[in-house]
Formats: sequence, structure tokens, C-alpha cells
Amino acid sequence: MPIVSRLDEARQHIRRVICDFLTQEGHAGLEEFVRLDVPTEQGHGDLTTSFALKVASRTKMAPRQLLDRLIAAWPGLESVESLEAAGPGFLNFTLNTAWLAAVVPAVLAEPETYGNSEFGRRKRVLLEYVSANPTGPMVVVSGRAAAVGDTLARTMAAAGFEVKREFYVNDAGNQIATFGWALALRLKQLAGETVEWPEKVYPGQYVVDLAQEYQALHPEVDPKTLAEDQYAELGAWAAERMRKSHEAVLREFRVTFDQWFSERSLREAGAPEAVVERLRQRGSIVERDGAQWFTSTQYGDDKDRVMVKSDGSFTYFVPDAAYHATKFDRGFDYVIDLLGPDHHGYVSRMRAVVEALGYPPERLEILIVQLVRLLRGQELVRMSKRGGTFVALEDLIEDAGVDPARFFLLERAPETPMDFDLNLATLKGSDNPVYYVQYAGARIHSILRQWRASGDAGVPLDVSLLTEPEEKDLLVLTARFPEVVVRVAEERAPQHLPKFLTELASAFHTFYRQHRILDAPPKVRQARLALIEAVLATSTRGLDLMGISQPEEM
RNA sequence: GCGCCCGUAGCUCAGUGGAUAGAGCGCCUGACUACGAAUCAGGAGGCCUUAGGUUCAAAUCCUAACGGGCGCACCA
Repeated sequence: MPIVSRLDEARQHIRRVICDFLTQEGHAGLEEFVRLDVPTEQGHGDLTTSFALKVASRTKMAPRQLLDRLIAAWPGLESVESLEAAGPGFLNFTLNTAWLAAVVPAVLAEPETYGNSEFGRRKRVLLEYVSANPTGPMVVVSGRAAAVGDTLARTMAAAGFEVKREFYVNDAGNQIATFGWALALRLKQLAGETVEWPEKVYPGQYVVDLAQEYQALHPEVDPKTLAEDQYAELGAWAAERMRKSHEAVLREFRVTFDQWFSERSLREAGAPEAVVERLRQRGSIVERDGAQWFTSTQYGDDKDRVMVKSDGSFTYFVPDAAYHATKFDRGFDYVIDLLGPDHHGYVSRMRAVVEALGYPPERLEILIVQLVRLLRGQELVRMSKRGGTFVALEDLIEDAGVDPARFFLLERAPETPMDFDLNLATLKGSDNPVYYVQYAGARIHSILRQWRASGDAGVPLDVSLLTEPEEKDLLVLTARFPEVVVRVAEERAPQHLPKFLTELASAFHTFYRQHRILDAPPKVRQARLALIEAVLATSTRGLDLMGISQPEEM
């Protein structure tokens, strides 16, 4: 793996020394046990390893004894100031602060791209997320998938992957006809007709708005004459209208896509027929009870799945299968789907069809983004598009603001179900940690502004003057950022970003309270200004990966 | 009944097989005549749901209970 950060560089120096030592001691082949971790606690150095404990059973040597030999033979490294055995067999390293401080000029050389790496080796990734049905407004739950998907896309791109983002639009099939039906009924109501409302037709108020819009655009259409054979066409109009509104709301939420992939376009191109035919040729289709079944149980699914119903129409699964076939045909190395928990029953059949079509199933990665449960006080707010009750993402953005909403949604691991109270206190109030992070940045902006206004020409930069413990904490964190980016990308775990940024902001606030910057002697001032500028660049970049702004004043 | 996710501080949640399990909020005590107090320093608060197992070492891995959520259609 290529070196991604200054901290990682130290890690690899140390690792090489330890591996060489083990080889000299006659214990070659234990490299996999030599891992350098960032300790969870203060007082355990800057990097720590427990390799001595892990290899004890193979080397037949007590961990502490092995470490004593290693320390005696330690060659000295520029990056390492000191090392110490501790506990039952840990080895803790304190890094050389001056060596670490080289991260500052490195960040300042390219502040906009700090954190980027070639970890992903330009592998091509297709991320599909949100893909909400265009039969109603975007709800809060989709906002979570949007925030997670967008942040993964940004972060994976920073980590050196070639990322494409797609939203799959279910703009065909029964639900669109049903949607058209709802629109027709609303049009009839607007025309003064009394209509009976069937249970399965979307009752939401937004359909009335659509009806009024439609009426204005098409005054020539007489609602009273609308009949069932026109529902599909009405539905298509309404679905495209909703899709555009999804696009607008998501753009406001700072979420964009490279492509809005239309199910209808797949159907028009005959892709569903083609995919069924391909499965048939591979012997994965059988006829039973007048329907055509995909024998997905051969590929680990719990039951076979109907592809072509006995009335000759496709199940919704067929276009989805065809869509996934296009993903692989387009040559992506990784195909990642973010799905809601209501689709988890769908994972094994999707995997099955990918395998049955002859694609490597391990390249399909399905992440389940869990629910956001909305509470009003103690009471659970039930959300149902069909039932007509929901909270729109639009309202959330308006009430809370994009920055607080995104930070909140990204703080939790995607697979953790989360609750939040609709009074939004924790979301938009000043206790939202997003302000803590942004405030640190605003403070730095303020200091830099004052320095620039002072007209001070400055002195040559010497970062070796950064020797205070609070300065070192900032250096270590700044040096670590690129591997945080890698970790988020690799584990598909966006929550590490807000966690890291909170830690960085905390370290800055502590430093700021403890030490003077502008009032320090010129050389120290110069070094500290460079340090905080690097911290600001790091924090701003981290927020940017989360789609969150860094205000210069607040 | 079967499957997936989750049970960690009062609340919302982090936690990479490692050391004394962390953060934010809330609660208590302190700190601005100094670059922004949306801040800082400190404190209280834990049987990591339970019971077994693997391991030198388990919140983490395995098994089984229990509790919560969500799925389980020739619906999408």
C-alpha cells in the first residue's frame, strides 16, 4: 500500500525495523502481525503496536523479553523520538515533533487537495443511492441515504477511486399507472366531480398541487373524460415532474448525480427481455404455473423468483436485474448500492442474478442504510407514502439548514437505526457539533484576517519551533487526516469524518486557549500561523467531503 | 415461524481482538480589562442486555436466549 500520510510514513519506517528485527531473530514470516495503531488513550504514545503479544505463541518468547531485545537493538529513526515497552507487551512510540511538523508546509503547498491519495488506484466505482420512487416528495429517510452516498462518493474520489454516481428512477410499471390514476382523480375532483378514493391510490396532498399544475399546462384536457388507458401517460408526466423536484431538493442538499438512470429507457430498449433471455440461455429460467421463474436458489437465495408473471408482464425485479447488468457491462470494478432496510430481502436475489449472469458477485456491494425514526416527543411519527403522512426533506432543510442536517445524518454509522426528535433541538440548536467544528475554522479565519490586516511582512517559516504539547496534538491530527479519508472510503464508513473533525476542533480550541498566536515572538508567530492555516485547510477539506461549508465568520 | 440491523453513561451515539470502554447533549464546580466564551479547565455518571464458548487478551469473534426495529407477494 502506498504511503498516504506523514503519520503513515512513520508507521512504515517503524514497521520495517520491526520486521527486519524479527527476521534476524529467526522469526521471518510474521509481518502480518506487525501493525502500528493510533492508541485510544493519552499516555500510550503516538503510535502503538501489540505485535509482541500476537507473536508470543510462535516465537516462544515472553512478549516483554522480545521487546527488550528489540529496544536494545533499536537503530534510531528520524521520525521516532522515543519508544517504550508497556503493559503486558505493548510497544509505544513517541514521534519526533520536528519531523512531524513537515506536514505543515506540505498541507500549505496544496491546501485544496490535502487528504487525497492514490489508495484506490483509479479503480472504477459506481455508487447508486437514494433512487427514491418518483411518486412522491423526497422524505427525510432518503436524506440520510443522500448524505451518506454523496459523502462516500466525495471521499472515495479523494482516496483515488474513479467514482460515478447514479440515481435509478423507477419511472415505469404499475406504480406509475397508479400515480397517474391518483392524478386523474384529483383532476376530476378539481373539476367538481365526486370521486370514490380507492385504498391503494396515493392520497397525498401533493397530488392536488400536481393536478393544478397539470390543469394550467393542459387546459384542453377535460378531466371528466379521463379513463384508465390514459393513466400511464398521466403518471409518466407526474413522475417526471416529481423527479425534477427530487433533483432540485437534492441539489439544495448539495447532492448531485452523474446520471439519472431511467427504468423506462431500459424497457424501451428491450433490456428486460434481453436479461431474461440471457438467464434462459444460461439455464436459470424455468416455467412453472404459467409464469417464468429465475432459479435463484441455485445461487443462494431462499426461494426462486418470478421474472415473467403468468399475464406476461415483468415483475419489478427484471428491470432492476437489467439495470445491474448494465453496470457490469459498463466496466465498473465495484458496484455499490445503498438501499433502505425495506429492501434487504432483495439483497440475496440481486447477488444471485449477478452471479447467474456471469459477473463476479463479490464486486456487487450492497449497503443497507438504516431507518431514521422520527419522534415527536415520545411519540413515534409513522411515515407512509401510501398513507400520505411523511416529513419532506425539503422541510427539514428549511427548518434545520443543510450543514446541521448533514452533520447529524453523517455522525452515525449508516447501518445503525437512528432516532431523532422532530422538535429538531439537537439538530439545529447550537449544541449541534457542526458549530463546534465550524467555530474553530471561523476563529482561524479571524486570526488570519487580523494578521493580514496588520501588514506584517512575516519572517521565514521554521516549523521546528512548534514544540508545545498542544501544537504537537494538532500536528499529529493533521498528519493523520489522509488515512482518515482512506478509512472512510475503504470501510464505507462516513461517521469517521465528523468524529475526526470534532477531535481536530477540540485540539485547536485547547491550543487557542493556552497559547497566543499574534502576540507571540515573530518566529513563533510565523510557525503558529502556518500551523493554524494547515489546521483550517484540513478541517475545511473534511467538512467539504461531508458537503458542509466552512463560514469565514459566524 | 424465517431473514437482516441494533442492544455501550440519564439521552443520542463512537469504539480497528489489546492497556483504566469514549464523545456530544444534559447535570455540578470553576475561567474573559489578552487574537471570537458558539470557547476552555475540572467533576459526577458503566455488570458494554443475559448465559455459555474461543483466546495470553472479548464491547468486539462463535452459539443460544431476551428486548427493539424492519423485511419475508405472480406489489414496487
